[in-house]
Amino acid sequence: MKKISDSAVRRLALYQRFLQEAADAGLDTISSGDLAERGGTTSAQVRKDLSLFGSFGKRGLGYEVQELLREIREILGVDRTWKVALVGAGKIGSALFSYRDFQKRGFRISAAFDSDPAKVGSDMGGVTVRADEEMDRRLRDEGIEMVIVAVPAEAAQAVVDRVVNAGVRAILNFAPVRLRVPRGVALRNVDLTLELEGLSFALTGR
Amino acid sequence: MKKISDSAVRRLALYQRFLQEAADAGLDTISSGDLAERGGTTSAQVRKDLSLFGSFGKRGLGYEVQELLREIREILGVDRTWKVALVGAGKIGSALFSYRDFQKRGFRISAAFDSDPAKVGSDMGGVTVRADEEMDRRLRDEGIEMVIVAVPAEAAQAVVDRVVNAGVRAILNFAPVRLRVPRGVALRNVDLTLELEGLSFALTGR
DNA sequence: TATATCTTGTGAAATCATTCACAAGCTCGC
DNA sequence: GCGAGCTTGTGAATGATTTCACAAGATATA
Repeated sequence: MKKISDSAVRRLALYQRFLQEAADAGLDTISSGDLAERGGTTSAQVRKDLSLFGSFGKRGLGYEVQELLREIREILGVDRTWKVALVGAGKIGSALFSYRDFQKRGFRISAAFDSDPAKVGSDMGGVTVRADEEMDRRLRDEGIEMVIVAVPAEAAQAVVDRVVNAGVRAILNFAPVRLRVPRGVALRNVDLTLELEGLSFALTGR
Repeated sequence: MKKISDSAVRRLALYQRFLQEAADAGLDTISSGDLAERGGTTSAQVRKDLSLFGSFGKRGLGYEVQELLREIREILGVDRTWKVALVGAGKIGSALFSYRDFQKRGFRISAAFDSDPAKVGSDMGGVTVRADEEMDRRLRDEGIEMVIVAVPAEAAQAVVDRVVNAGVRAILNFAPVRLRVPRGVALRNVDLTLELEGLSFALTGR
């Protein structure tokens, strides 16, 4: 399979969202132009993105909403539930834990870990925060597939090494550090300060 | 001034972080290769990025850490403090509010707003949550320059319209929607579900 | 069936971003 | 002061992504 760019995947996930909206609004078909407008891109871009995976439309008509939605969900792998664990039950961590959209989109956070004894044992919406030491074993035992890392920057690399070692192949990192992961492990960073600095540049570099 | 790509700005912000580390470690000079290694890029990329703004190094030697740090901070506009407001004091919002790195990097959240009467009036680390209705006036009066939007998706566009109308030119959006802003307003999205879906794709599209 | 009108799918062209490769500048040791 | 050894800054080459542009398929209407 050819290489799919990161931005193409992002757009695909966006189209999925728009298709969901269109489906909720009861639309039967949608054109690449419609999708483009909502996503702030062009119709050619939409068609090119989709063409990476097949041809799903009907010339002259557009795309059948339900069908394209199904296809994209399958492509993205979101036609199923993923088992996610949270490492770091601080402010950000617990906010993420109760983020409704994750659940709604099929990402179920079924385990949480923290090294702070004060937090261990506490209940977060049905999930008990476990001690750091139990992490490696539980990740395996519970068949966790993705991990959200919300620990301080200094602790992040060590956590990631252990998590990868426990067989996890996808990591969403909130710590403001560049993490090293072996080839074959997917890593995404959410770097909040970096985003604000980007805005700062936009306001400055007039 | 030529157009600077988004990814170049991101990398610049990263270099800044590494330079800070190098400075803390007491290093005097650093080479493009050093910076590249820490940032997971190449030395040519580093030099190209920097060359967009001038030439800061000494051939044969590398870059003077303090000097380059100063330059990059100036380029990014982080050699000052920014006045930031938070709209939406829910779980994510309050987690962001107490995110220490923002403060440390010069982003001072000096106002917070929410439409929930139960939250209005409550104190968040010295800042009182104000009613939604007071937002427009206070944004202006307090000279807010950036706004972090952490409201539900349905409410986000309306908030953004008002915020832009109040003169704010930079927005960091956490709501999972594509927002429309007029030209000249900088917008960054942190779309958490999108990130997990990206990971899902990586695990699926084997 | 023929015509007018849409909209897709996709090579080709254009644009944008990264990597290469090397001349030129700087330092150090002798 | 000269040669050896680094490392920058940058055109040129390559690679990736986006946009263009249009043939071809589909529908609707008469």
